[in-house]
Amino acid sequence: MLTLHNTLTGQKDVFQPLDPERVTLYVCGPTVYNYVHIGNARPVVVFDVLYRLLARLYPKVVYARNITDIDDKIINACADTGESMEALTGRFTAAFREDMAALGALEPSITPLATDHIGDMIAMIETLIAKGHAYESQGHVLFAVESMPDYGKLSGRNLEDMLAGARVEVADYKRHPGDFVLWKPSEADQPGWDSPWGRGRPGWHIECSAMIHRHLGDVIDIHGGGQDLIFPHHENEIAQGCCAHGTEYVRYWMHNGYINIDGEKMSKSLGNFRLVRDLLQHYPGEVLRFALLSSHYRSPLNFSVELLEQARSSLDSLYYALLGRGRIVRADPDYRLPDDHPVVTALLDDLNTAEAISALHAVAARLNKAEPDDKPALKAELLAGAGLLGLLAADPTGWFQNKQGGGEDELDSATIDALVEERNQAKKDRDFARADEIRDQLKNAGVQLEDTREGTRWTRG
RNA sequence: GGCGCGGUGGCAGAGUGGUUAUGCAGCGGACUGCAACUCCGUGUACGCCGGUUCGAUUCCGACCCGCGCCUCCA
Repeated sequence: MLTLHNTLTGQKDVFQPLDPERVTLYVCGPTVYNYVHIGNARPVVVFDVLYRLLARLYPKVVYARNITDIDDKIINACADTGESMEALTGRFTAAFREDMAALGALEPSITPLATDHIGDMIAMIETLIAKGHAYESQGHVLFAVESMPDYGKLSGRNLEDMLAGARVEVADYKRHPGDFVLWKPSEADQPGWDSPWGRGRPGWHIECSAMIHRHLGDVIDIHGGGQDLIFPHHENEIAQGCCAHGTEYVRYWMHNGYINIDGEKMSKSLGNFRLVRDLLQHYPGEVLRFALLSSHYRSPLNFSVELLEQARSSLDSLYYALLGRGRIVRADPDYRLPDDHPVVTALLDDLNTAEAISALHAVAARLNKAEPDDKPALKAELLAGAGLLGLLAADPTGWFQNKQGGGEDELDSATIDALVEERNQAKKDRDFARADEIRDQLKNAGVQLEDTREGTRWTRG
């Protein structure tokens, strides 16, 4: 039984898909005007775990994650670089794909682009106007929040409260200060599309609703994203989706917590962000992924060097278990992770990844001290459990030998092998002084040696 | 002002009305030529004050502290 925390109800609800034969999941993707930071990566990794779990539970899961490739921030970025919008968004879309692949995230079933769905958005806006939920004003089309009685139900606020805390100027073309833009006019030098309301471009929220309608249906099971999207983005999506199609739009809303730097929220506007691309220069993607999964997805996560080093150490110990000591152990190919396995039950409880990782360590400990005959099944168990989390996919030997961030002066593998060979000869000759000298030399270069029954093994880092 | 979240051992981070979280780091031991890895053992904990209870870190209330959202933001 899968339970998920639903922002709409404020509690953990039992997940029951509308159609068990086709579960639908939509996650808000990036606006591609820059490289993504680690905060953008958190929902990608978290919902990747959810996707893997759902795929285990249901025969078909349709997972869509959009690319926002039309937005005023993009227009501004183009003005800065002099690139065309297509060139700029294409460049950062490709970078996003690379970065997320490095984090071990599976490709979603569908990756829709906003600019491919302008027609769908226009159609949806026309529907909203026809139903009296939207109106045209000075070239803009706005959603009339007062036309929706329960507007504010996701973020738990009402229109009066929002007016009390209003801190922005109210545009004079709005009937109500809370009305939001569905379509806005473009200047001649701005990108735009022809519409019944003149040449213009879509507002921020309409793309997700239109793409959900196009690809997933009038009602979807799960919609995810960062907590900062609850209001206004998701609140407004609900307004559009519910009012246009007369449905509940989304049945389970899930929101991940922020990533903090020094206890403060990381965001593009504060300028304290860490780009995934930069972090990958110093840490394997799996270390970043592990760090992101080391705490519960709804908790804030303080991002630091210490966190990453601990993630690396924990991951090392799991890979050591896979590596084994002495004889190579082959994972049992017939093993299947049981439904009541601790890793599975932890994830079924609102994606408790921290507990799932703890369960992984328990399996690793059993594997380490198992009799040889029991090792293949335990190794398969560890790999299968980790697979649900998208971890331990690398070859253990390669994991240790390719690690980044080792010694100052990197040695190539052939040199290391030659030194290891020389040391083994010295050991045979009982020349331990020379043997230790070589070991220290390698250690200073970031290479750790390990003598096993099968010979000497070396690892970087 | 409105709404919401959190304070757990050196660090990270789960969880529970009474019994080991887990990992990293530390300490002792086994293994090893010495190490590393692994194994065995071990210490340190639940913000503050009340209440409920045989018993609360876990439930309830107040308080202190930190954080987030209130139309840029994952």
